[in-house]
Amino acid sequence: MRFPSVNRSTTLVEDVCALITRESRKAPGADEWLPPERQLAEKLCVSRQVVREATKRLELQGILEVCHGVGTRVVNRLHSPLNRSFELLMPDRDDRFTKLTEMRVMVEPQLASLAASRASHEDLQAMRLAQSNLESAETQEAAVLADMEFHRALAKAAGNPIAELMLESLAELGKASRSQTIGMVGKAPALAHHATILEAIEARKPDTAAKAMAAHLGAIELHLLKETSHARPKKPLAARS
Amino acid sequence: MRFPSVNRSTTLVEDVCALITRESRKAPGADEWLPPERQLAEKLCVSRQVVREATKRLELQGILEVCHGVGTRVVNRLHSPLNRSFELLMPDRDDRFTKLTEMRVMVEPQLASLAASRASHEDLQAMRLAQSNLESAETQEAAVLADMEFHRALAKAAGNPIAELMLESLAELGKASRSQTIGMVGKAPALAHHATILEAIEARKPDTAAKAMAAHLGAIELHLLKETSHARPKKPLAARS
DNA sequence: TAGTGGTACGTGGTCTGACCACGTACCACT
DNA sequence: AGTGGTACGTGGTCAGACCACGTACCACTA
Repeated sequence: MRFPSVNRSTTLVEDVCALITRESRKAPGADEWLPPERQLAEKLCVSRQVVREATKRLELQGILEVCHGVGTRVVNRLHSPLNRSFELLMPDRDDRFTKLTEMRVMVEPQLASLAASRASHEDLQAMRLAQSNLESAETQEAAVLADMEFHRALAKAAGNPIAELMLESLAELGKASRSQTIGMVGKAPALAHHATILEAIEARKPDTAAKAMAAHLGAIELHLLKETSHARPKKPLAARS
Repeated sequence: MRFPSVNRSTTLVEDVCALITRESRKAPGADEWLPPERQLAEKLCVSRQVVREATKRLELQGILEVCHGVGTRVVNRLHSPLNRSFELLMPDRDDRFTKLTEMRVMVEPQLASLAASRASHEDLQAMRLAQSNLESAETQEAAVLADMEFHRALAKAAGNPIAELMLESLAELGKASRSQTIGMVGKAPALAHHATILEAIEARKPDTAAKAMAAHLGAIELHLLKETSHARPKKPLAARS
C-alpha cells in the first residue's frame, strides 16, 4: 500500500507547511505539538526518514522546533533563517551587527514615514502600549523590552513585513549584547524621542515622523557606526585632481 | 569503530559548511561536485542518513544543489533562503514584489550614497563595465542583464552584503516577470540615469548620487508602487479635527 | 509529610542494508 | 553517422532495530 515516488520530502514539506499554518491560524497562541515521528509517518504513508527530513527542513525555516526526547512543536521564528544566511555572508558577529544597523539607519526613518501614512488604530494602540510600558518600566531589562516592542510595533504599522523581519533579526543579534538602545542613552531621552515620533505618526505627518526617527537613531549613537564606516573606504582612491 | 553521539547532522552541517567554503575559496569558479553520499558517509564515519540530512540542510541554505541521479554540487544561491522566508511571510507573489520594491526604494538611494563614499577601484570598474555592456546591448534580454548587473555592482560598492542579498532576492523574484526596469522606460533613459549616478559616485558626491538614484527609481515607475500604497492605509482613521 | 532517588516510558537520533528512480555514457545495431 | 537500448552510478525511499535524552511516576528515605 505504498507509492514510493521521488522527492516525497519536498512535497511533504509543502503539505505539512500549509497544514501547519492553517492549523496555527485556527488556534493561535496555543503551542501546538506535532504527533510523534512514527505516528506521523504512518498517517502520511511515508517512511520515518522522509518525515525527519521534512521536519529538519521546517526547523531550519523557523517553523518547527525539534526537542530530543520531548517532541516537535510549532514555533514562529521566521527571523532565524535570516540570521543563518547573514552568518554565512559575514562570519564575524560585529560585521553583521554593523551592517544590519546600517540597514536600520537607512530604513527606519522611512518606516516611520510609512507608519504615519498607514498606521491603523490597532497599530497606534500597540505603539502607545509599548510607550506606556517603557514609561512604567522599573528595571533595565523591562525598559529594553519595551523599547524593542515600540520599534517592532512601528515596523508593523509601516506595513512592510520584510523590514519587520529584518529588524527582528537585528534585535535577535543584539539581544545578549552591548548596544541596547536604552543602555546608550538612558530611559528618559528614549521616552521623549519615542513620544515625538508617536506624536508625528498620530498626526499623520510622514516627514516629521521620519525626521524624528532619524534624530532618535542619531542620538543613540548609531550614527557613529555609519560615519566611521563612511570614512573608511575599503580601498582608498588616489587623490582626484 | 563508530561513536554514535547525538546531533551529528547539526555538527556535520557546520563542519561540511566550513569545509565547503574553504574549498570553494581555494578553487573559485570551478563547479565543485561533492563525493557520492555513500562515500561521504564512510569518510565522515556517519550513516548515509545523517549525510543526507546535512546535505538537505545545506541545500535549503542555498549552498548545495542536489540532483537526483547525478550528484551534489556546490552552488552560491544565498538569496534563495531569503525568498523562501518571504514566501512564508507573504504567500502572494505580487505582495512580495511590492514590499521588496518598497524596501528597494528606501534603501537604494542611500546605497548610492554609501557607494560614493566607499567604492574601490574594482567596484567602479565593475559599474563601468556593466554600463558599457548596457550601451552595447542588442537584445532586450542583454539589456536587462546589464541593468541588473549595474545595480548589483552598486550594491557591492556600497559594501553592505545584506542590501546586496536583498536586491538579489528581488531580482530573482522579478526575473521571469513583468516590471523589468528596462521594459518600463527603455534602454536610452536607463543608460542616461546610470551615467548620472556613476558620475556622482566617481566624483565622490554622496548626496548627488543618492538624488540621482532616487530620480532613476522614480522614473521607472517604482514610485507608483510607493504612492499608491501610501495613499491606501490598511484601515482609514477617523478624520482628525 | 516532604524530599529524594531510581526506573519505566515515550520521544527524537542513528545505524544498517536493501531496493527504487533517475541521468548519463557507452555500445551494438541500423 | 545516426539511433536505440542497456549497464552503471547517483540520489531517494523503505524497513526494523537500537541508542540517547526528558519526563513522570513511584517507592524509598529522612
